[in-house]
Amino acid sequence: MAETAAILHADLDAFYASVEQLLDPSLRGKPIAVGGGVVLAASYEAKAYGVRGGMPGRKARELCPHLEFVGGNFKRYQEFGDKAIDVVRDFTPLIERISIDEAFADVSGSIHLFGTPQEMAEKIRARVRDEVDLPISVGVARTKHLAKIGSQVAKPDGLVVIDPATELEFLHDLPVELMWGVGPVTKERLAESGVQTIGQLAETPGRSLERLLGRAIGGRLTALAWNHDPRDVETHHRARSVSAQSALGRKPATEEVIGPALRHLADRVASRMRKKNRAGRTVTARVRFADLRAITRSVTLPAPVSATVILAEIAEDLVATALADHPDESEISLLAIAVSHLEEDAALQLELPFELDGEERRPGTEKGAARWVLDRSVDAVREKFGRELVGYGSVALDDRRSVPDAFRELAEKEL
DNA sequence: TCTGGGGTCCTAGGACCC
DNA sequence: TCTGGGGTCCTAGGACCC
Repeated sequence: MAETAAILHADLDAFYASVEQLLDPSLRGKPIAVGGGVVLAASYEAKAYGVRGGMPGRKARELCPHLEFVGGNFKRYQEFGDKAIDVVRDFTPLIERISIDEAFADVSGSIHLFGTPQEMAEKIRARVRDEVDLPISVGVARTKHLAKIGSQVAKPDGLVVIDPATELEFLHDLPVELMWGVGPVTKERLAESGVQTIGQLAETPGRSLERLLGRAIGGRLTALAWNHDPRDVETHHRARSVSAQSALGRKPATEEVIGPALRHLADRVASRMRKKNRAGRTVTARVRFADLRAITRSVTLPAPVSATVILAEIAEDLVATALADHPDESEISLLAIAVSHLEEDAALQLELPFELDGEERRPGTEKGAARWVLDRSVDAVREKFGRELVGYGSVALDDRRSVPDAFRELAEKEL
């Protein structure tokens, strides 16, 4: 019998909300939302009212007047997510963790040990239910893309196994927005061409799809619509960028607002890089204005950086450039710093001086080296005594919009 | 009545090189 | 006799994902 790949996609249901209902039995069966200003997760009881993740809290309350906002057990989310994924790991080491609550597994090589993919999926669901006490949905198919669609269709708390013999029949009846890579904009563009199902997309000539959506996306969607998904389960890949952002509400675009916020963001990004001995050559700053339009300014340096103060200074220059290009904007609502072009060895940054905006900076000089050494010693003290003890001025990001660091860490990817 | 935070990938235009 | 062609890198913006 021919070897057919068996990919499994496991996805915890309404994850943060389910953990809250697990921790507090009085919340079970009730519409709840994790978050505040914005809904991070909604229980199925809340989803029945139309409440969705990413929705403003105010709107969620309008849709569901009895909605209860809870949350804050961020450490527990990480713990339960890990426990559930570890159950999957018992069936194969070939695991690709997508996020805190979701993973792909290639179980092709585990069949002789644990039975058919369907039996493995059933065991996984039962064990997560028994041992972690959380609902998890699983999709099983020949490719990652189809397995993921399977788990979406299976929700809540279900299992969908897609037989390779009938996979296109299954796929082609489904709406295009279930495909990976089709969001609101692409969905709308397709709808304008009369394409609503994956089957209709499959029958659309590749050429017109590429004209409509661009070369890469058009080509990829055609392939996925025929279930040609070349992607393997990747057990570990390195991050290509590191970033941090902070929503500010509505603040005047002044040095008193911008300076401290950028130093705080630079500290988050740079200390994460140093922890993993990485540094990056491209620094990007993002400014969002009061009306939510956002712009970015970036610079690529001749040598990588990971020193907090240097990163902060570069970001301040970039934000100044961005604001100078928009002199009519007097209020900002978000600042962000990203570093990309990541390289392996942070010590590299000591080697070269470089210029920015005609003004020379010298990370390679004694001053640059001193900053790097200072950062390293701050890192070491924090390692020992905790992050709060040594701060680059712990910034008053006291806004209700600002989110606890413990939550931020849930979203961080391995560098 | 304006929505958090951390990521990936793609596109288009321009600079620069051969 | 107004102009070829390919490649790489950088910048800015945008769509999308969890």
